[in-house]
Amino acid sequence: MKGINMIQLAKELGLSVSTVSKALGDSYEISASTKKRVLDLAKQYNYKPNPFASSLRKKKSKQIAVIIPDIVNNFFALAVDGIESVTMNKHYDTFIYLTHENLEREKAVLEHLESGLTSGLIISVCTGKEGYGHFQQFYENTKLPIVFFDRVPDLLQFPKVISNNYESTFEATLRLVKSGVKRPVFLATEEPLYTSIERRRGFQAALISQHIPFTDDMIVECSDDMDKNYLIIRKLLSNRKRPDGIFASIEKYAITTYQVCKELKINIPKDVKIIGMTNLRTAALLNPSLSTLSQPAFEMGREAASLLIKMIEKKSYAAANDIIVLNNEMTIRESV
Amino acid sequence: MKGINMIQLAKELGLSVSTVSKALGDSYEISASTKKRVLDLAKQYNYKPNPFASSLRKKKSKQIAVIIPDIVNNFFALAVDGIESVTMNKHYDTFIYLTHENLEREKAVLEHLESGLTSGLIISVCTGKEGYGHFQQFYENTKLPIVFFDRVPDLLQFPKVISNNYESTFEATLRLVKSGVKRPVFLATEEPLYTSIERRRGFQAALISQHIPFTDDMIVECSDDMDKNYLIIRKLLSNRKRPDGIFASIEKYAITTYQVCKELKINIPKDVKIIGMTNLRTAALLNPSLSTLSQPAFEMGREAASLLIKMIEKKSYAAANDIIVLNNEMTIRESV
DNA sequence: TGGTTTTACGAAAACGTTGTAGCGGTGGTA
DNA sequence: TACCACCGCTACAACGTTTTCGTAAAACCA
Repeated sequence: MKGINMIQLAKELGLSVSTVSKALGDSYEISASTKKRVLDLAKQYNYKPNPFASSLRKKKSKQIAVIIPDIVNNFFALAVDGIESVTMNKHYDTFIYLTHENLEREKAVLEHLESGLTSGLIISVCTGKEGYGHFQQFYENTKLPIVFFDRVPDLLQFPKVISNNYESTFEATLRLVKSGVKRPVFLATEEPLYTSIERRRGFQAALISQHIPFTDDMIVECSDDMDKNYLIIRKLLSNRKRPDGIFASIEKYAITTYQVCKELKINIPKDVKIIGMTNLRTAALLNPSLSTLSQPAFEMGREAASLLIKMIEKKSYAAANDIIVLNNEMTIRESV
Repeated sequence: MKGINMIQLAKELGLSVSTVSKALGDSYEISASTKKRVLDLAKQYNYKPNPFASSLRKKKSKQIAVIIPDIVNNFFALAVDGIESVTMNKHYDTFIYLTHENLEREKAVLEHLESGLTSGLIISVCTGKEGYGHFQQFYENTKLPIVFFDRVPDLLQFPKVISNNYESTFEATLRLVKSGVKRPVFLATEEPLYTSIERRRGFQAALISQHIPFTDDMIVECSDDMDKNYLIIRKLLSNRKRPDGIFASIEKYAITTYQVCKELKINIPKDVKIIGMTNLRTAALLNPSLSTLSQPAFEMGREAASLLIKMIEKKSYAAANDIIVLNNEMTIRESV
């Protein structure tokens, strides 16, 4: 009995297919007694509606896509967790696509999804200089709702879920300076994502507020490539005039910095103080324990998914300009 | 021009819908010139076949489901990464479902997937005493291919991808003993998963091989609940006769052990030596650096996905008894 | 009683594909 | 010349739903 369908149900009940369909959909047109008969038999046969037929006919599905750069990263893992907690509840199915910071891959995924496979998208963009035309293009072609989170495109008018990068980086930098740092350095991503631009701004503003003259060499651009990255940071810390304070704007930079310090026998926090932007659960167990600015990743995922589903279900919902801002949390540990 | 379809394409080309369908499917029945005309127009209009119609008609989809207990865990994150690397290549779409060690949720997901939404499943089971009847049930109802990985059900005849838990735990335990451990303890999961049973076996066998008498209190059952877990480990290490060697059979137990040692000022590795089963990238940066037994998570995901797709595409492929075993990797650091 | 409304259901047409069966026309073979 | 194979294409019937429209019968109202 591999998959019974409505037609067979209808036949056995002596009803028409439309009646069965309506009964299962709990339509007002159907009497309570008939509904019960239908539901009972459906349950008895373990009837499951065919999602393809349903989606085809209704021209929409209960499926969404999540497009992120990486999953082996606590931040994104937590965000996916948050997203899934919502979609599960609302009985949506969640596709996952990983771009690995590859713009071509990101474009390919979007292109693929123009088929209408999903009813909405949750995206954290990958780094890249080429702008965000493909998102605009996708939207024009499909008119499907999109919610961006964390790494959001700065220009496009789409709903977004972000965290208070500017303010929290400001505070973190302040904290570094107040604990004695004279030559702070901001480890930045190669490609200027909006997210990191905000963090840079916060960094600079904090310096200015403390009357520390900002110079260009206080921003060090790192690389997505772990090896290159290592060299960059190693060079930075080998320098005679090396920084005495580091703000690592993403997780892996903090980790690499720790590695390099360990190798060069640079003492944290005596020689250099560090605050890292990360959701690492092991931050407290590092040697020394790492001070962190952590993002509310789970909540960001949750908010993004809630918003998306709202947009999907209420066509009227004009959320194009919605920006939800959540707060990062600073935890000062031994590294400062 | 929101989604052109075959009918419109056919009309514009002066061809029948079937011809267009076959041309797009690169059927031998269609002449090269016609194919070209069709492909060109399809590209020009950015035609995307409707996946629902296609799946409905063909009675199969290019969609698979991944069901795992957790994503905020380096092992599973890496595994998903591996899976996605394959599905992306083969142009499959990947659904993700998180059970959070909740058996009811696991059952609900399976029940949901009986609709035939996906063409196959990749599963790592959640802990639970109730056995694995629901998987058997699912299979009987749908006959869909399933591949289990890492946490596999011990009895069921399904293809599996695992790592050499017995052998590698044997070696790790041996290493502990050889470095002077007299009273080793194995931190075990609450529910006896096959995976952890194998690890226990390896642990015991290693002790026996070294003529260390095995006693029941050498296995300490931890909890999935972080708080309870903390108490259990704290109690263990507060004991006058506390162990001088610990094998943490899963990631979070190792982390909690570190926390507790830090609090109780127990010196690692002098007072207690530790090896943890984990894929933590920060293991080397912990204080002291953690010796690990790490699983080839990415590769396991990759193997599982490859196997599943093979099963989906070649109906003949009788892989029911396939078991792929990959090797764990031991890295000894300061904690031993 | 005649008329209108409401209730509960059914017939049939979508939704966009794919696969089977069939059909003219051409070329080759006996 | 008759027969057959084959090429390149078309018609049409699925696949399993949902939704619109229609309609008997029952209920209501004056």
